[in-house]
Amino acid sequence: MFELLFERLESQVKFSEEERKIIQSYFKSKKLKRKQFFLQEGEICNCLAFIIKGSLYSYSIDSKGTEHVIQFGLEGWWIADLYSFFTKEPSTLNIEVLEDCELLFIEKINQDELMKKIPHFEGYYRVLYQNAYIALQKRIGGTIGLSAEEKYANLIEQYTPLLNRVPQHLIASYLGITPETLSRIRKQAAEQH
Amino acid sequence: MFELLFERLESQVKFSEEERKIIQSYFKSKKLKRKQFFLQEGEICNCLAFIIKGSLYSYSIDSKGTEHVIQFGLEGWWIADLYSFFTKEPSTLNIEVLEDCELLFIEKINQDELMKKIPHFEGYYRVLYQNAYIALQKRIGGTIGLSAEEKYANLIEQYTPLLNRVPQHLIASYLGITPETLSRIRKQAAEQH
DNA sequence: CGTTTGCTTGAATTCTGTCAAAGCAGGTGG
DNA sequence: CCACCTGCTTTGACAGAATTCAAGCAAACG
Repeated sequence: MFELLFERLESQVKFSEEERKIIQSYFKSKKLKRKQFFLQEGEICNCLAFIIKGSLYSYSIDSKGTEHVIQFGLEGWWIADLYSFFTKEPSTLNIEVLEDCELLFIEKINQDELMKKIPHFEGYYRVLYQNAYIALQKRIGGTIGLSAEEKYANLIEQYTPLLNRVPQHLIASYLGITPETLSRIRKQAAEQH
Repeated sequence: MFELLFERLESQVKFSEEERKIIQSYFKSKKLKRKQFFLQEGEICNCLAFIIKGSLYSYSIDSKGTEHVIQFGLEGWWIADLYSFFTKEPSTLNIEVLEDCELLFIEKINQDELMKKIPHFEGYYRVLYQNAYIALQKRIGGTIGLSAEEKYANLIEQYTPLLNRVPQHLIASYLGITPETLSRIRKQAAEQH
């Protein structure tokens, strides 16, 4: 249950056996089925979730009612609305289950306590956010200002695993194009080989 | 010289007088003039810069030779290519001075040492990256999948100060549209009032 | 004063979105 | 086991949006 979590934690920071026990005690687990929500718009995001199994995605809904996919989450990734988590303001995001999930989650209060108790846990989070930031910056570089075709090419390069597990219309939304455009791009690409 | 830095540091974490002295000793200062580079493509980004005065912007150049603005930096902000900074791989970004600058910078080795010496300095970075991450996510939400007009409207809402200090063609690049399109949008908007 | 830099404008072209329809699984219940 | 949904993808025709290319203009600069 905790193997994957510690594998990820310890790729950055080492913990003693005792510390691991403490860390474990702060996490709870939860299973969610396809179409269920981990978070709904208007709620306050009280926990960070670590994905053990399955997949989720977060999205916002704009004033015209269009969904915009913000992020996908697969095994080994964290997912949450960080903005709501830190500010305690109601979330503008929805986080929905794509494939039946097993999650470990930690509540804000417990996270704060845990960081006090085990200071280098904070170090892990620092690195985590650093990497998350870098990844987002890459995403921006790989989408903003590019044609639909280029965006898709970039996505293939970086996140091929996604393509097999995520419906195309969500990929399209993630790239900021319509499902129709994505379908046509794929057709073109296929014809060229 | 260090007032602004400590103001920002201490909005998150408090330091003792002694700690402040130590922190100061790890930073060096540098002045740069308009058009100079803080970092050029191909170099390894060895330092994080904190902007005391002036402004900079970072951009990448794609295979067609088009510039894409990734980030602007104003007083009180940090700027660097984090990817290169942490991996020590050559940067794909350029960071150029827009308005004559005064910077405080810290080298990677010193940063690591400083975090060991003053553990809650790491806490500051954690919060910094959290916020940076949230800001980037907002940026994605405010650009991907929206029309040029909507993107610009979002930018005005969030970063009005930028508009007065940054040339329009850089704003356009930041939004992922052409300068011509931006010009036309502004004209339209002006006509409506 | 001439040069550079940035902004605007217009016309033609290309790309992308919209709308509507049809095809194609996979899943469900009869 | 088949018929029927339902959700997702594909296709086509068209309208609208954004880019490209070219030219002109104004302010800033050496």
